[in-house]
Amino acid sequence: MKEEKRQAILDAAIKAFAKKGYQYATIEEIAKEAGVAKGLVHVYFENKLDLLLSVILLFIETVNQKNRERLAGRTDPVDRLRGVFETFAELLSQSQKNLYWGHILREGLPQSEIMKSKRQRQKLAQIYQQSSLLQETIDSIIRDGQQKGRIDPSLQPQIIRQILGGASQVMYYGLALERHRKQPAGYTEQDVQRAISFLIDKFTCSLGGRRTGKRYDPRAKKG
Amino acid sequence: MKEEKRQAILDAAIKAFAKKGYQYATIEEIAKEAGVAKGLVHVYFENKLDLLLSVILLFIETVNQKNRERLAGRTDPVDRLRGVFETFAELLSQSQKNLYWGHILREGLPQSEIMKSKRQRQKLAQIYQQSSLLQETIDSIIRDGQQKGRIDPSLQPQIIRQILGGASQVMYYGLALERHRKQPAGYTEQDVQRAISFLIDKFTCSLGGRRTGKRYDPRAKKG
Amino acid sequence: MKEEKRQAILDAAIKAFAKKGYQYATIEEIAKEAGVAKGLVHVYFENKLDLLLSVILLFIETVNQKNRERLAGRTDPVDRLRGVFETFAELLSQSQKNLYWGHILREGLPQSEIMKSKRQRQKLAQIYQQSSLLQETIDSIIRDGQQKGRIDPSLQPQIIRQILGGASQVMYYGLALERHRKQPAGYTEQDVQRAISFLIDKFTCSLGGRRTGKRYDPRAKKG
Amino acid sequence: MKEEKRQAILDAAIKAFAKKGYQYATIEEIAKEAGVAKGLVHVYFENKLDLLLSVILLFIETVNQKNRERLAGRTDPVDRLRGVFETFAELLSQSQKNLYWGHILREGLPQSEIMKSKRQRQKLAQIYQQSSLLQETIDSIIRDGQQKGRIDPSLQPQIIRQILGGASQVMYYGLALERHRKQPAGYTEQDVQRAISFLIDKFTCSLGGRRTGKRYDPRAKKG
DNA sequence: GATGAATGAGCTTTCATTCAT
DNA sequence: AATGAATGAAAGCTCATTCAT
Repeated sequence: MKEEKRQAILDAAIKAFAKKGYQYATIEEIAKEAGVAKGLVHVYFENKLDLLLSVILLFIETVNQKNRERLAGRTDPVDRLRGVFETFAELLSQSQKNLYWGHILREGLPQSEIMKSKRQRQKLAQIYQQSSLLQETIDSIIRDGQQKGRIDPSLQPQIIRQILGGASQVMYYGLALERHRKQPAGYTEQDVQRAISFLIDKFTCSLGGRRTGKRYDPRAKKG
Repeated sequence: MKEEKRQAILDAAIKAFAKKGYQYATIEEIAKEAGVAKGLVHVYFENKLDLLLSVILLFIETVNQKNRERLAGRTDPVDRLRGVFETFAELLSQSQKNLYWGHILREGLPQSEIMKSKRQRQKLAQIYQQSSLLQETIDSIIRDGQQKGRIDPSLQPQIIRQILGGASQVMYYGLALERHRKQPAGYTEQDVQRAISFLIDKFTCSLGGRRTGKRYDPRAKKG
Repeated sequence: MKEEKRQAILDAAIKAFAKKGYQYATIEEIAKEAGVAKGLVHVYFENKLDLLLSVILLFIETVNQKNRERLAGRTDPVDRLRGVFETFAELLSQSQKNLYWGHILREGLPQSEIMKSKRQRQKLAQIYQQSSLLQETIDSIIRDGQQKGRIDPSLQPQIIRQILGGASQVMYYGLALERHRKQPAGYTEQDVQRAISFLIDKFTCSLGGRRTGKRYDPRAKKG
Repeated sequence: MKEEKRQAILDAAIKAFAKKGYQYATIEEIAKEAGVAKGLVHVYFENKLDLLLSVILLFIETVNQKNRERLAGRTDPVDRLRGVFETFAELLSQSQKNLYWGHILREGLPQSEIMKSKRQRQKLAQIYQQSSLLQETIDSIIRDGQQKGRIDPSLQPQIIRQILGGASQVMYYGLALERHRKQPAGYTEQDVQRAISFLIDKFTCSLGGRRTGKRYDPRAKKG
């Protein structure tokens, strides 16, 4: 019972934050959407910001968890890279609700100075930790792929990660806008998955040969 | 004098919206940053939302204007496509200030139901019009390139636009975070430009041959 | 508890609007007078204007209700006409608070263009409806009295209504000023009641004879 | 030239105060209506309140001046009493503008605590002085008439003044509403003048006999 | 655990007033 | 004398948060 209410509030918060943006979403409407009294929100969550942090943390933890499961048996770097984006696709396609997440993540976190309590700063640290984990998961796959000659070595791993991540994010965001604000995207979920697959192909080297093009130099001085 | 103050307010708003997000920025701090009194903000801008819309509109109009100039003499579709992203690069590199724009655009517009006045809805309509113009500029270049066999026909123009746009957006956003919130991006502006160039290459067909791969069918039913 | 606070706010608003005028009264002082926090005013009333409309509506509804009760058993038009002004006298004499009402009604409604919300326009419509009801109650009594030869037919009903209403309003207003701003009126509540009674006498025809003086012609063209 | 601008501002203020109420009328719209710059209003008038006081003072002074002229040759109290209300009728009928005055006077003065400067308190004192003069003019006519057996002695002079004044005020206010807010009054200016005349008749005693009815006792204790 | 009435800090916005020109 | 850009106090209003029940 207790856990159900907490989950209902969290779900309602995801929806509200996505639809109106964090600041314009009100505790009152979240409570109403969740079917509980206003005061109960503050029983389960320290404050409104805690609710936002919880929503974001839940998403990244879920992604990391699903990635662990999915990548478990895979060894080929390209195969593993596909796996990561399959996780995104699966999560975001699973339900209307999950598509909201893209919206919320896009808005980003408020400045960390706002965090007043210790518990809050801890939760923020967890988010950064899980984010780094996700980034490092992807970057290490790419790095490994480049070393093994499976992935194009001419771009830095973090750049490739941003390209793949940014492209998916924007495409899924377009789909979310289509559903929540009736702005036609001009493409479907299948188109998005095909596009990601296409992009990964472009970064992939045929199994046989080793690319010889100019390679980015990881030891070069960073700007 | 008059125009200077208006510009100072606009600049301060760009900075504040980027740093804190639209919702968290207050009129008071925008005024302070601009070095004017709180009330003057409302002399030049109807209200806070008007300020946001003005910032966004100014950016897209600037982009479209610069595109018109840059694309004037170019005929090759790939050349023209590069031109569009050179415009982004030029704008966002020009000054610290411009990088803020990426931040603001990323946050997106608040729900249009908030728009109360007629003037506000008109400004929003202008934004949509300029956005459509930008989208159509890019899409038509890609469409043209696909017809002329210069650009890979296996993805829809709007998908290619989202990939290129999303990737740039996210990469520039990373740079902005690095400067404004001290979160290391791990790459430089030159890396971003190189990456975009690399991506466009991937969508380009060599001048000689015509690709024969499976083509997306523009007549197929859209989801 | 809930209803008590609402009533306390309403009472405080009546007092504040009467003492300072609607425009000068502030939500803060109304809240302080009611012994509640500023925010609670907005829990029970949409906004300041809603508070004014609620005060006015309550008064007219009370008048109409009391009239219904008082006029129930009366048939003679003059008797009924006296009844209406007895209602005013009773209400305004009942308590210090009620005398405020005269003050507020005198100030009148602000321009209706100010009404933003639907709820507000509905409340305004209710006020007009109840006002019309009160006017029509009086006018029909006078019209009936004129037909039955009990009331002087040489003035239009609406003119007689304005004379009796205007005279009472101004006299009671004088009393209110005496109490709230220490401006001596020079007469008492009893004087007012005697004066109204005197006036009604002047409009009354003796039961025996029928007046033969010139009559206003209801069919004549109105300016 | 100087005096013309001052008058234009005053006229614009009368219109604005009447249409929107003192607080909701803005200096900006008054200036625009007068065809001058915002700053000039404060050259001719100390502040907004000074503008209101000036408008009110001008009206009462005008009334008193016109009364002096009109009553100069009249000796019969009833004739003199009619004269006073002819002055009102003349003034308010003269122009659309003058009808606004009724609106403004009805709203009344703000609490005197608001008056900050000495000049302001002086102007307020002038208003009270002119008001008293007007009241005393009327009261003394009635008192004289009662002593001479020309006016019904059963009501106090101040009560009769309130009745006549209140009735006119409300009737003219009804006409103003008809013109400015399109609320039908149901009567014309001629009806109002006829009604006042009718009322004065009712308070008049035939020249021949002396009324013998109960008389109010001016020595009785006031409430 | 659950409620929702009550609080009050903090925001946007208005506009009388000032003052450099 | 006349302007209108600039100021900032003061108001209405919102809503996260608290707490008695």
